[in-house]
Amino acid sequence: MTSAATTVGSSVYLKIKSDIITGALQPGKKLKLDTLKVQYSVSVSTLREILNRLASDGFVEAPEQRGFLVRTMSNEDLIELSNLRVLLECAALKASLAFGDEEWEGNLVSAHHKLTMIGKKIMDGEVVPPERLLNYDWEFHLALARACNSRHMISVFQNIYEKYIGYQLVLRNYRWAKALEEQQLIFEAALARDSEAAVDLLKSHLRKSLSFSLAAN
Amino acid sequence: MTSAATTVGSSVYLKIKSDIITGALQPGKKLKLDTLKVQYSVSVSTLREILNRLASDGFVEAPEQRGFLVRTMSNEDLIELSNLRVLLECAALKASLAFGDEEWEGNLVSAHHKLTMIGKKIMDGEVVPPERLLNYDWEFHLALARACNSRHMISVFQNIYEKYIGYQLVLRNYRWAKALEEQQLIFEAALARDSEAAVDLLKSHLRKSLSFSLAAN
DNA sequence: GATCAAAATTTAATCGATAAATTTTTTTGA
DNA sequence: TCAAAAAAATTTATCGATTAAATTTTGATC
Repeated sequence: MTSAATTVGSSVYLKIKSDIITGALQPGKKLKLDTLKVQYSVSVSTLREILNRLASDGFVEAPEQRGFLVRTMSNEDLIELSNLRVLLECAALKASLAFGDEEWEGNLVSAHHKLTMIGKKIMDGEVVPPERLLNYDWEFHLALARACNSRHMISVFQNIYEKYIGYQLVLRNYRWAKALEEQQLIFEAALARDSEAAVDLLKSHLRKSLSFSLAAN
Repeated sequence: MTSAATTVGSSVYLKIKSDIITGALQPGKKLKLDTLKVQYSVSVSTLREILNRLASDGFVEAPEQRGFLVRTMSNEDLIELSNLRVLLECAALKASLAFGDEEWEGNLVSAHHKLTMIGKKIMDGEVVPPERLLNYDWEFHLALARACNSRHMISVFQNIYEKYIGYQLVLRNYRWAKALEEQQLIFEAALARDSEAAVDLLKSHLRKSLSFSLAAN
């Protein structure tokens, strides 16, 4: 989900964005320039560039003349984001199944393997940071969508996914065991190129994930 | 499409964004800070905040360590954006037809009326700036989608729409007469709450619009 | 005349300072 | 005691300057 960055600006951008997604910076929290400046060792100007980017991304709210704050998320937001995920991911998956080549399948198998591995580790009682699990979750869902042949689609999808997942990380309550079972089924249907089944399974997976989050609240 | 702004930053943001969409700032053009600073009467810092926002919005490219340039658009991009419009707008329209109340219908009738009016003016040979026509086009499409009950959906849709329409403005070649006829049919089906017909007509409208733009290139 | 390296120039990234606005506190008058 | 107004303090928005990186030009060498 993250990548190397060469400038101060983009590395701190990734850090703050990650801190928002993981909940280290809590929803609604005022992002005072003087405080953050010290916290992230960066000047106000650079900080403001970063916060403006995050505002455009939808991770930060920026009411005119009164600075920045971490965006809050209602249940309504979560439902909307989930619906968008269903719409985008199902369309992308369908396209992937139609266009995907060996390269795509290879990447999907790899992503699925890593997800399964970390699932086993958790099952065995090993302590794994939730960010790691969710990162593999992201890689798996991206792998499914990847061959849709649309950069714009992937880009919108990633933004929606990140917002959605942030909410879950804040809740600190993810139904990983059930989720992994469902993802296993999606994986199998995808490899079998059974488009209808794969899409239905994905849809159901996303809907259950939403219900769980809403109930856990 | 635009709204009042109180700070220097957000008014210049709207101006530059509009200049990109209308093609006043041409695709691929290098956005040199010293030049723009003078052109828009604003300091480098504020300018950089603006360009960072536009980069996140996808209107500007920002390769690390080498400034900013107006994003270029290939036919491939146009196809992708059109496909996303179909996906998002059709889903939103369907939801609107299910949920929309009198308020929604009133707004839709108003938007349709304005679109028809300006169409007649053009038909009568009156000279109308293309931005005006396209602004009414936007209001009409927004009016269709508006009652989908999803701010996130509308926000994504608007971003995609703006990118798509920018391409058309650069082409300076819009098939307004045919488009208006199609929009009339969509409008009628929407008011009749004929979901299937309305969605089909919208889809066909968007596909024809794409074909035209690709052919005109 | 072409190629590479070094110097000069241009351009971008980062910084700290000032001006403008907002928020908080204090004061004043009913 | 409370509310409104004024003053102080905090915070944001904007600016110009400095530093660092990339690009272009120059000049030496083959």
